[in-house]
Amino acid sequence: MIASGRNVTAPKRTPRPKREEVRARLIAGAMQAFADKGFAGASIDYICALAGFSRGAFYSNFEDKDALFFALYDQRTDRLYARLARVAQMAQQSDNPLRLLVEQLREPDADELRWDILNKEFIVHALRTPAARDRLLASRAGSKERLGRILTSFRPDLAQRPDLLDRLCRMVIAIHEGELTQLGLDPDLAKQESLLTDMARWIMSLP
Amino acid sequence: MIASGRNVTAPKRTPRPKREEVRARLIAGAMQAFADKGFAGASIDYICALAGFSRGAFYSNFEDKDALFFALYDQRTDRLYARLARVAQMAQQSDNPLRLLVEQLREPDADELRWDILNKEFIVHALRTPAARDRLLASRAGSKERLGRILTSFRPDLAQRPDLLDRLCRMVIAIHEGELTQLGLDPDLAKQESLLTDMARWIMSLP
DNA sequence: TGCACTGGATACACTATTGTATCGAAAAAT
DNA sequence: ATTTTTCGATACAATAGTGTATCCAGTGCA
Repeated sequence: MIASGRNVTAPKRTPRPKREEVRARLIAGAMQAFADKGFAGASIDYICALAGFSRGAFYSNFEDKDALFFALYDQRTDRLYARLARVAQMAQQSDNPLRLLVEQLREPDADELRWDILNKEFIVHALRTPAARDRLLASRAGSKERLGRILTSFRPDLAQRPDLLDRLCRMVIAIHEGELTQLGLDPDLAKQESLLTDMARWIMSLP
Repeated sequence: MIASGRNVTAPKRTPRPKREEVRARLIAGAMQAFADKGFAGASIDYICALAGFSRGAFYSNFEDKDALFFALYDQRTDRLYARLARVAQMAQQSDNPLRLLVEQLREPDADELRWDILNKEFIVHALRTPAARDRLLASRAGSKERLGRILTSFRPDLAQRPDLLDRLCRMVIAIHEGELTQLGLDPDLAKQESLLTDMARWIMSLP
């Protein structure tokens, strides 16, 4: 509500944010909002308030809350894929790739824990929404395949045992997600070594 | 809306349900409602409709939705405890207690999967609500302890290694919950052997 | 400089949800 | 048999949330 005078050299008073930035900030707001209150509990108003925009901006960028939900999920999934790819790259060169993998996957910082809440929110949403379920399933299948490649990269014999490999991947994913649950509920556990290190030892010692 | 005639021997037309039954049916309705729509997504009206009661009955039995939430959780937790106790009892007598444990824990029927959705809903709720978090944590600590007793019952040497035992329990719980997630998302996996059987083999082969 | 367009802000109508106050029928007590 | 208590049903008021229509400030192009 500041009166707008003319100002030749000063920067623009209200530089309208780029469309991409609006979307990005809305997605960031949604991440916090969903983590705080859950999908149904986070009103569009609340999301917009966190992002610093009005509902008009929201409806101009997204069809509805579901669309924002998926945009958020896709963004995080892409980041996770990128991270996995980086880890795989490094693991190829490391002399202890397994340890590296575990260390990379273990990032129990605030953002990671908040994302884990959101991930569970997605899973629950997908468990009751067929369309979301298919989408999540495909995404997770991709993750599992990438993980499988990483595992075979330092235990090449697993390539000849696809069933075993599949089960190992499922176990790693289960333990990872389960440990995040436990970490979220009891932050003290962060002091301990990751459960995945035991899992890693076990994988390497498999006959 | 049937005209009420006099009927000497017929049972009462409108026998008011006992308080306990009202509570039980409301809890059952809540279980389905929360599984269907999530905690925030399930309105009190919806829950009452599923239970066959009005909102008046609800407010006469519970403080608010949170109270119903906890009542439901306590009920299921008690059942789980009872089941674990039964399994422990049987395991003592069986010659292959580990296998038995796994088979008992694996009940991927519709009710179990629906409960798993709800369990995740609880976890997410607890991750953002300190009071709920404490309550859930205490409950899970109890479960873990019971599981630990079961494990030591057929690997007594674990009693001398409490740290290892604790980690094993955490892994079993993580794998169990993680596998339920995977089963919910991809029902085909139910055909496969439980991941816990591998885990069980590993535990028995520990040095 | 002017003009059309993009897109975020605001206002509005409509619905859903919540909690409470009140009512009345069944149970229980005397 | 009559009174009292209990408790589910209904009505109501207040609030919150949704989606759409409209408005208007910036932006880019001529």
